[in-house]
Amino acid sequence: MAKAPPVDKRRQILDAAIHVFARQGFHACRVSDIADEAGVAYGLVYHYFKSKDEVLNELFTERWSLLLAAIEEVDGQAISPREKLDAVARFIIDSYRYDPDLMKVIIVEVTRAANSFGRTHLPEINRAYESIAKIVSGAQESGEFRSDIDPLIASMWFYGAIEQLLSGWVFELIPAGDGDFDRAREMVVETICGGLETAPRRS
Amino acid sequence: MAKAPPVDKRRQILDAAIHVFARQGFHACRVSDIADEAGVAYGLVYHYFKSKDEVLNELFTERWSLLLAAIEEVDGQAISPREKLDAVARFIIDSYRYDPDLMKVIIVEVTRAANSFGRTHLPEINRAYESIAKIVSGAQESGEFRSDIDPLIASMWFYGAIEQLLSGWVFELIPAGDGDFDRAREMVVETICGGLETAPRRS
Amino acid sequence: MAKAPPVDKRRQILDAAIHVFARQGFHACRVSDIADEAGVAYGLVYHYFKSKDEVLNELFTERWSLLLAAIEEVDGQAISPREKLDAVARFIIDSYRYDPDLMKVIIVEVTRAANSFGRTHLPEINRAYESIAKIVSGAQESGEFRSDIDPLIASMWFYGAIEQLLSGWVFELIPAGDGDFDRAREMVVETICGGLETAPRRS
Amino acid sequence: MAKAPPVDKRRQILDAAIHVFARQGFHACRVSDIADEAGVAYGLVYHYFKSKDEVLNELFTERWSLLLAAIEEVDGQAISPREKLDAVARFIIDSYRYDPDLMKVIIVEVTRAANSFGRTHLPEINRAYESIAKIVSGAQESGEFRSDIDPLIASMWFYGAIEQLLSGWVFELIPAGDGDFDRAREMVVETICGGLETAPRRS
DNA sequence: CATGAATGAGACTTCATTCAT
DNA sequence: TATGAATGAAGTCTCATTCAT
Repeated sequence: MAKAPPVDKRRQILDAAIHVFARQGFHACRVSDIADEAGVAYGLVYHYFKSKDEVLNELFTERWSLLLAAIEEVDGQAISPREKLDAVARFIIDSYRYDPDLMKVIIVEVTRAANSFGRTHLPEINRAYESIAKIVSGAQESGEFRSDIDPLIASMWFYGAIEQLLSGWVFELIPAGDGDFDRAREMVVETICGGLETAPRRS
Repeated sequence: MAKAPPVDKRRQILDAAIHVFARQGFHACRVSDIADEAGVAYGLVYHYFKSKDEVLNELFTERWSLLLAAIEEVDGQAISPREKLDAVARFIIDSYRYDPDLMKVIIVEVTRAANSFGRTHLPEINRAYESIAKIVSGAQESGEFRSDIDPLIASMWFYGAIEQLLSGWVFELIPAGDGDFDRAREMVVETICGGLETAPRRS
Repeated sequence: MAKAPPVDKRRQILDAAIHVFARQGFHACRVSDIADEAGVAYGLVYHYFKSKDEVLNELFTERWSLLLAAIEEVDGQAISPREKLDAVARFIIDSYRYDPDLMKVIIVEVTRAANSFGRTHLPEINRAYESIAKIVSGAQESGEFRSDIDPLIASMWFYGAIEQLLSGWVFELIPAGDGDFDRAREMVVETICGGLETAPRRS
Repeated sequence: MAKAPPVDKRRQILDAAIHVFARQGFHACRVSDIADEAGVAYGLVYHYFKSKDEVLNELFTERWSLLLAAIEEVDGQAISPREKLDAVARFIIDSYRYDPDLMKVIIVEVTRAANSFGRTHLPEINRAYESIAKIVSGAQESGEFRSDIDPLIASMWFYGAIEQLLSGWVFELIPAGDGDFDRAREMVVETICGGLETAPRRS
């Protein structure tokens, strides 16, 4: 007899949580909503996670560490600062395209939830700012970016601009058609780098 | 005997709410915390406001309408787009300098709380984006800003960059000394406008 | 119009708790059982008490402090050791006659619940032992009681014997008719003092 | 290869339960705590026992039947009542010396837990009282003990006094050094018998 | 206006027990 | 035998809101 298909209930719960958190918000949803969505018993959530909070923490950490790794990997490549920032923007935007609900949860419930999870994960969030700032300061040292702008603040604008884009898509304030993602990325990179680069780009 | 000085209890409650919301967050605080801070019985909160939500709504609306008015007033002035945006940034940043707790509450609990109050006040928030976008599209029509960038998106970046600054100050990620506010404002205007303006500014 | 009769809801809840704890036991009853018995809303229990535990603590402390005061008062009187112990026994047994449920709760749920509330209230429980021990050691110094028995241990036996009586009544292992209480008291005092006194009392 | 030494998992679980119950209390511990202490999966507890309750029942019955047998065996011997009671006290106290945790569990969780297991095992507990009472009434019939004290009540005091001693040791209210056990036994027998015997003991 | 006692729905969490492997 | 994933009933506690005074 064939073995029963292996189902990772833990994964099932995490995936269900993504959708429930995205739909109802972390505070407004009940643990039973997650269990129902996952098709498992109430208590199983607590078998795998210590609390409702931990489910969200796990979701955030899982994804955010990928982002951190991606930024650092990009910074290691031998490409121009503008290309680096473009790659970072692409990674974030692609994350959203690939799993909009997850990114919505991360942004809405963690990154922008400054009084709750945002505070908890401030160090990790900060690390992303700093990694991007490292790209900027590298570019300043090489003379490609102007030096009179604080790299950390520039980094926060850059990330903030992308987050703003994602928020716009999430709440359907701006169009999210097929070409819109690439166009938006080009725009944000163009505008921010345009403001940061030393030499005029347009004749 | 002289009458006791008239105290506006309603105002007292609103002011207390600002500090309590800023300190503990809207969800984490209780109505009685607000009343305690205001030095009144918590039943009185319900005399002046229909619900806890309404207290925050009032706080937001009160302040946000000032912002909307300010942006529109600025746009009516006969100054350059860059000066307009600078004035808008100045107004927001000054609001923070004048009452950091109130701005913290508005940003953290409303503007960025996309699943709760942010959704409720989306129209008003959106109106600010649109008013700023109007400045941008005006500049595009007059040829001062490049036309290949969507005004609404540019507006969201601009506002988002300022919000990011405020967040940075709120969470002490970036310095908030005396000169920092002005310098930051100049930087954000310089950078964003630098990316938006048509002609190279630096020889 | 006549004023509504003043009802002390806090007292009502405590009294209800006595009966519910006595009937079902502390662990086996729910807070809602107490509220139902008291005829008040669920939440009112938490208006007056921080937790279910605190209800029992209050019940215990309230009564136990009376016991402590009584023992100390008795020790101050100018009567024989035997009369002192008799008075202590009488106080405890009368407490049971006056409110058997309360004494049942105190004994079953606190005094003998060594792994939970007993441990919490160990200091107070101990203080009763020590106060009784003081009577014993006083009698030893005056030569009325033999000196080769540790006063604290003697005190624990004395109290233990009475507690055993109460347990017997609570669980209907021994008869609890009208004269039984006095007879039992006489017996316990007679037996314990008989074992403690120096001179043979019977010719 | 030699076979692994046969381990009686059932025994292992029982022994683990003794320590866990003693340390945390029956209610405060989880089945998994027992399993962890025993080094087995907690499903196995349910292989050997119908429920958590049954583990404690087993522990109690196992030991209590030894006590019952011992009392009855003692009563059959041709020795004085005082010697009989001394032997009973010795058996109980030795049980404590041999396995303090087990006796702690039996006393705290069963014998004194009047609203839970105490009620369940009331018949067996009672039987011990009655067996001791038989020693007392025998002594009354032979004229060695005074007849004006109810044998059952005397028995309860006797047992209660010893239980009180054990409680004192368990909670470190009284010293538990090497000689303390024997001295305490002598004291309790001396005192109780002193109170029960007909003839004055000291000239 | 002002108070705070009173209400009660609803959330999270625990954990004994079952059961498929 | 042995495992531990899976179940779900049940309980405590919170707190926004109402209301009598």
